[in-house]
Amino acid sequence: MNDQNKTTPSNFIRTKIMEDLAAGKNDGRVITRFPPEPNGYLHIGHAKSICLNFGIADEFGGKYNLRFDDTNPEKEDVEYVDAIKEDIRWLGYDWGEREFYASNYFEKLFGFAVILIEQGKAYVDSLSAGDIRSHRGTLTEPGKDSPYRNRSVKENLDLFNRMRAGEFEDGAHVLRARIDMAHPNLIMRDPTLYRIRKVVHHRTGDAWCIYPMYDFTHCLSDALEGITHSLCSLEFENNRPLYDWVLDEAKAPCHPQQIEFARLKLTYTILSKRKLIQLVEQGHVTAWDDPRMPTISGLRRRGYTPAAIRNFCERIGVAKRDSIVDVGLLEFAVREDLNRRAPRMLGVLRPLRLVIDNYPEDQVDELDAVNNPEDETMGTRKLPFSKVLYIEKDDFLEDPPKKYFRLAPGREVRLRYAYYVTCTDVVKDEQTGEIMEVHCTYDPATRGGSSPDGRKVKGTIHWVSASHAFETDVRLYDRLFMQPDPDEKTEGKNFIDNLNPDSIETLSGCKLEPNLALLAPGDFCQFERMGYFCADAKDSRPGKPVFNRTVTLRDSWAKIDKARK
RNA sequence: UGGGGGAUCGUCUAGUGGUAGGACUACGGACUCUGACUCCGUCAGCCCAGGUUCGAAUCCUGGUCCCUCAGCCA
Repeated sequence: MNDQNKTTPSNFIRTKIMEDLAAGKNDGRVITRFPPEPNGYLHIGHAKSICLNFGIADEFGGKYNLRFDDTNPEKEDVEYVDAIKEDIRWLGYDWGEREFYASNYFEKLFGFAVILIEQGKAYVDSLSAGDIRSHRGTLTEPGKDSPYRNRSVKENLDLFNRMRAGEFEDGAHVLRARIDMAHPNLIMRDPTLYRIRKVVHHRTGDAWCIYPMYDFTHCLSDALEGITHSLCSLEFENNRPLYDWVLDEAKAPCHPQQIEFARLKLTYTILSKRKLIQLVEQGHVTAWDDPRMPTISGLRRRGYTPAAIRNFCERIGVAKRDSIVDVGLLEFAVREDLNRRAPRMLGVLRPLRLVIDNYPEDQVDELDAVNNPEDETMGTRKLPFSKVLYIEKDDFLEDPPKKYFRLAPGREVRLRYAYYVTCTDVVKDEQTGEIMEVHCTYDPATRGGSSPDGRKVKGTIHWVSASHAFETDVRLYDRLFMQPDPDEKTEGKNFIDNLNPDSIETLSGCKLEPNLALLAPGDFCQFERMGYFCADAKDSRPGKPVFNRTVTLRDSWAKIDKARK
């Protein structure tokens, strides 16, 4: 554990579990669960919860369950359960046989409800939804008892059975806990336990027409699975007394402990399922897995790695206070992982022709390039070099400012892994003045990128041989929102108004080194000096990958340049 | 304005009566065939006011601010 403590910072949940273990609670067992409702795709906030729940079970030699909280058939779908499973697996967690569904417990849950009724702790209410609301009272005023609150056990049992049998229409009756209509915590004012919904459930079909509510289902599902620590987000703090009440009154087989932590918020990002759905449905993004989405599938398609996401979740920690994490930390986490693992490649995004006047017309040279300076075992590759090349537009300036040490008239720079070249001429469009072509001479003695006379060059730029270049599209992604807090309340505006119009820029005609044509969908690499990219999993075709920019490299020149302006 | 929670560098997070530490960011430097990486350094914080104590982020009292709850959603 000491080793662990060096890399794994403590948090209040870990501390609590260690205390429980020391006190001999639960016979030393630690069993957690991740309980998604299959009504949407998982996002980075869920990743935090998964890493917490599953990570902590692993850490204490415990077990973890995946349980679908599928008690609201109107909003749920198998499409979502499949996507959720895929995402969790991709993140690197294997729940083995421990896959559960609240809907599998419907019969047992019904039994618990009957126990409650028999104890006089639950009753069938026949008030309308609106009347129930008006009877609930307010934050400062107590509620009023329903006229049906004192029905006999016998009548309640009869009605509840007939609800199940489908004798009543949706909304005609509900089953309510009989607690206290004057309770200072509104959650405890006779909460609804069951409602009638004559709809098909994605797993149980039409076997049921009454469905249990979250507060009733969740705690009992936990108990049925022998969960020891039920971790959830802060907004359920109000529900904890009810969680405990149901477990006690329904005579649950054990009593898991609910512990709440702050959900993840990220700058420039929205993590509300409802709003994410809106982005998809209104077409602001292409789909749930649009590379700009903070969903697991979106991040995956963008080129984020499971290790990066897990490390990110470890770094942000867990606490109870509301907080908003800088999205820069997520970006740092991918760079950190990709730096170690991504093969380096040369790719010119915005091409500018460069002609080497003293290079033989038809000569092609093969140069050695290192695949990853961080990892020698990744070896080297060959790069074709010839008279006409492409370089990055940004790497040439006719009138360079101070501290700019790329190519400019009269300047010498190194073409990475190739030769030193000196700019001798610039060809411009006579009409527009646009730079069309740059001419250079090369020094044959500098082959491979160093000079025998030991002279230094300040700049090294990337390049691609024009006749060998592989041409394809590259998408440059930027943050989806312009405001650190997309929900920022400016009058009459909502998060949709804060969408960044430049969150995607598609570049066509990018000139990439030929090796890049071989990447398979999902493969990642670094375009040297430009950033980390991956071959898009959907839009790539065999022999013609299309690239997504995962994240840029840190760019200190960009900062200098920006400060200058 | 009832109940429940929470306030530590710009951001995230440790610290539970004994020198406020780490990470990200920012800034400065070293290195460099990626202005990357790496390394070194700097700036920077206990919500406020009292009290207890030799000593308080930590304990006590009183404030302030923020979050959350009035679904037959989860």
